[in-house]
Amino acid sequence: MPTSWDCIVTRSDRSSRGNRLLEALPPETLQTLHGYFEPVALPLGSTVYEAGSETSHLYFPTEGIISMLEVTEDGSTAEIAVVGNEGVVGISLFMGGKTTPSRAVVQSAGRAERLRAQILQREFKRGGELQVLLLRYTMALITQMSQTAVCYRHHSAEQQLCRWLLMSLDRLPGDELVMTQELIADMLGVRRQSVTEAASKLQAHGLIRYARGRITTLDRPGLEQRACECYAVVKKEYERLLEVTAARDLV
Amino acid sequence: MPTSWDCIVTRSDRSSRGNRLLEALPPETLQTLHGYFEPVALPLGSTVYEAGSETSHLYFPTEGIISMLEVTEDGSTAEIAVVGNEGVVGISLFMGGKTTPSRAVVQSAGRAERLRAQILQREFKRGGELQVLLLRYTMALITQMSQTAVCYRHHSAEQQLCRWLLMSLDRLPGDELVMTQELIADMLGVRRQSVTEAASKLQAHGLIRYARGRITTLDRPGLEQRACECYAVVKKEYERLLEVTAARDLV
DNA sequence: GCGCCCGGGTCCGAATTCGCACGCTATGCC
DNA sequence: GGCATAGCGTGCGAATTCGGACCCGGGCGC
Repeated sequence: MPTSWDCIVTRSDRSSRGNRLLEALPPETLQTLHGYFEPVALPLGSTVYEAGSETSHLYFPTEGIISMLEVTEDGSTAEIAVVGNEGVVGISLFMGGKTTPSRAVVQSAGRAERLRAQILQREFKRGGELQVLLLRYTMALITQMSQTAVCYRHHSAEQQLCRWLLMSLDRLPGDELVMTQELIADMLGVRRQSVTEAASKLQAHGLIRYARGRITTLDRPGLEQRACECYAVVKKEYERLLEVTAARDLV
Repeated sequence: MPTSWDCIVTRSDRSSRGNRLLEALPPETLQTLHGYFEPVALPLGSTVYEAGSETSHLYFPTEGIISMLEVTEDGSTAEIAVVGNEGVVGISLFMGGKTTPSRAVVQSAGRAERLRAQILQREFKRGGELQVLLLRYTMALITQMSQTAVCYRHHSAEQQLCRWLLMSLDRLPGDELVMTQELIADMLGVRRQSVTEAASKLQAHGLIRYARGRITTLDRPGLEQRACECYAVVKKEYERLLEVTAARDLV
């Protein structure tokens, strides 16, 4: 049986960046889960969870981004939350209810450590640090969803694009993201042309540069200024709720 | 010490309708909380929680409706969830984080049983039925918020008004609700004129009748038909998640 | 009985977004 | 090297919503 330190070293070797939620756990807790993690790839565009389907695993991203999408009857979509290596996908597996009516899609390729629901549930029910951490994370997620809702109601497509870019950049290394305008449109629930228009304006102002599915950030502070307050509100709440733990450096 | 049955009888005497979340608890659990409940009035328009403020109590409505509102920098509002006697306000007190960035306002006058956070936390941490129930309820709330977000993105003001009316009616006795169009506009995050326009159309079609802040439902199935799917999706999910318990008769 | 004010109806132009369609171009594949 | 296609630009008209303003009518308080 390896020591918990060995465990951490092993995990660190496996991916350049770890999952901050897991890293925030006390070593003893992590130890009880050790051996049950299963590294998986998150290929771009793949579906982690289909809406309403039962799933058996939770996904702790270590790299890349997973989007939680809500789909309407007529096929329109809207992103209600994003999850990077600061979080976990599959909260219904410890919250109860087993399924969620939303879809989880890989928005930016990466990897995740996945864990069988039963394993996590067993530890969750013991009521220790893991439970506290996951519930706080869920609260942060709720904040993100709420803020997204008002944002959809009151802010312009350009403001929302800025917010979305910033949220994505926070969860990726570097200042570039690979994403076509069409996919961004699906995330924001608008037409591709609206994204094109907003993006051209940002490019004209020297905030970003893009070409054929690659977007490069040139002026981050400028983006933050053009974004609605929703970005800052959510980020601040993530820091507040997870500051002592995983999100300390979610800057 | 009264028996648990006494306890229930006492509580039933106090309000014509109880809180279904509490009623779904096993008598032993309710017994441990007995004596800590405090009946409070929910006067129309009063604020239960201010956004971002710390609070010490959870509110289990027995009558009336509480709206969770998100407020933007410029003062615009949008309702992200409603809570009636099937739920509880103040989930951050057991989820962790203490405060929420949303505001809770009494949308329809009524009453609630309130409980000090510490009392509930103590029982919550024991990990029994109470915890399971509250977490499932939180999942249902998340569904409502997610669906509200897409609804804001993709559905018309009229569809949203129908959805809102139906959700309110589900949480009230009778077929009438006291609410000015201006307040409905605040809830839906639209202008008063948009509500007026949609409401006149509904009235012209004989679905509702209204005058000076009183709205009467004349044709409920008609409203359901005109509403977007969001109403049904959320309701179904509430039933699924809470069916064995409180929401059995949330019809 | 009088006047105030709340709740609601209506008209206006402007802005935004929508849906659709067509055109351009660089990348990648054969 | 040629060609298909993904990614983006652009130009419509239509629909919706916005913001502001003004009006009316009925209930309430004085």
